Amino acid sequence: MITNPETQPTRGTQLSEQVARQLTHAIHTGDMRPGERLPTEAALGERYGISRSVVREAISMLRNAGLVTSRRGSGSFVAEVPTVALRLAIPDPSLQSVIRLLELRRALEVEAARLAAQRRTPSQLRRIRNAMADIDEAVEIGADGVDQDMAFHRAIAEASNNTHFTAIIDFYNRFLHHAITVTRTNESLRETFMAQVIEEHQAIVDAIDQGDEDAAAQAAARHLEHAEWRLRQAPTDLLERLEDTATDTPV
Amino acid sequence: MITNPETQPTRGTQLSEQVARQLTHAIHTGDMRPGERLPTEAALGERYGISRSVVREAISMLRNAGLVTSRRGSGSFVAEVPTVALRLAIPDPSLQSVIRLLELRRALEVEAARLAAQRRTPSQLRRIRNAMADIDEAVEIGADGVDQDMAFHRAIAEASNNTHFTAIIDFYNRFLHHAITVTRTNESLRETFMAQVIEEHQAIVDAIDQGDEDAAAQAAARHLEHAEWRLRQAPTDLLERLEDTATDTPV
DNA sequence: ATTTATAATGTTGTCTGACAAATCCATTGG
DNA sequence: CCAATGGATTTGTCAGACAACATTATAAAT
Repeated sequence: MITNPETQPTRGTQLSEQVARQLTHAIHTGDMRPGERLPTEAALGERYGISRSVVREAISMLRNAGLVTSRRGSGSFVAEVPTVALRLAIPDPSLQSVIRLLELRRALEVEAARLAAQRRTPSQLRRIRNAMADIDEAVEIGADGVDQDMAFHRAIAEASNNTHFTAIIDFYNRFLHHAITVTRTNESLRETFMAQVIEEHQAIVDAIDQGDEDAAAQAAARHLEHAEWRLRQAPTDLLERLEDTATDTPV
Repeated sequence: MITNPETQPTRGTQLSEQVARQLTHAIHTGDMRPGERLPTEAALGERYGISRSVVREAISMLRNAGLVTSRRGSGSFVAEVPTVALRLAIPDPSLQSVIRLLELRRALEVEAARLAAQRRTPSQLRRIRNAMADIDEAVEIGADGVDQDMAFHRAIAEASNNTHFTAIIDFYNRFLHHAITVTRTNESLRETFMAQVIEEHQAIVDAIDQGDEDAAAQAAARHLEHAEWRLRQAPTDLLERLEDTATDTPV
């Protein structure tokens, strides 16, 4: 029932999608500021010449994308920290997929280590050191130390002082947890592996400590190259078990 | 109007959200398999004892989460490749934020160039070359060539044959568009800048062509370092215009 | 009998109108 | 000045209808 050609949404297949795009654009460009209230559903319907159903569907998309929040009786508001949803395929747990994730991890963590060497604050450096000590502690009492390992790498990402790195690394860590566990629970190779890992970690931390960005990046790159090698060394039966425990990861 | 206590959705504030959770669970547990058709909206409304509006809103959530796709006249289907949504904060358009994005870009594109040098297929290499030619063409007719530039970098990411890279690069490209445009529309520096850019691009492509992964990574790193430098060289009035559109909301 | 056109049916997208539930606001009363 | 209360506003849900498109069954033609 498009009655207002002036503000008619741009062509597209789905009406609600067109409206959602327009509103999204208004938020992205700062035309509507965080915390600000959106026009009422009725008003938006009037403006675009569409029914309230379509407006609701459009707002539902924005809500789902984390751009707005709605409060019954009050209205819909631009989120205080607007987010966009980056839709990514769920990695299947095959060895191939895990290696693709390691490639991404290498890209991010090498650069994160470089930035950390440049910018880490004293307290961030302290936290990195503590995380490294936690790994040793966990290994000594017989645990696999995977959680501590991930916390260590996260501490480095935090020291990069660039939230993009931490956000993406957090996201992918969920899918890597199991893979790392596999390489650690390999009894025969465990001791030599752990010794390698600890030494590689130490090299990264030293470089960050000294503010040597190239050395930090190089140490991180070496660590992740070796991580891939260690994963490939894991016996085939363990890798198959990797396939069995498919993602029970929630959205 | 919950009439069927047997299948009553679990407790929660929003009816549609409860239904969405149930359906999501059914998909995750493999109760509904990829490609399978969901029950019709009317049937779902019947099953849960809710109106079609609520069912539609619930399905809208799943659609937005990438779990299902809907075809008018046909039905809604479980997506072939289920996705998860990574929600990231929207970068504000300040110079500082743009530089943070460039840092992320550097991390990804350096590694993407390395992988592309290892794995690019002949057709992928051809596409990269075409994209590079498109930039020249656009510049010659007086356009800024920003879109073509981004397409060029995307072609390289594709040649890495790792979908994680393309997905993330696509995501942040949206926010870099304006910043790149600023550095390009600077009349006084434009010619020298474009000459630099073209030369840097050529170096990347040559390395990828020859399969020299280290050279490709190095060329990409240099390109992005220079990109940051060029951005900083942009006259202050242009940069301020970049800052002006920023949210000055205190958070 | 096979293929092609046509009709019937089913499904999602959109419109309209109504009411419930929660919130907001202004007036009133102390 | 403050609190309570009532009305107005706004989102959430319900209900029914039609439009647009897809699928399937039926009929027609060669």
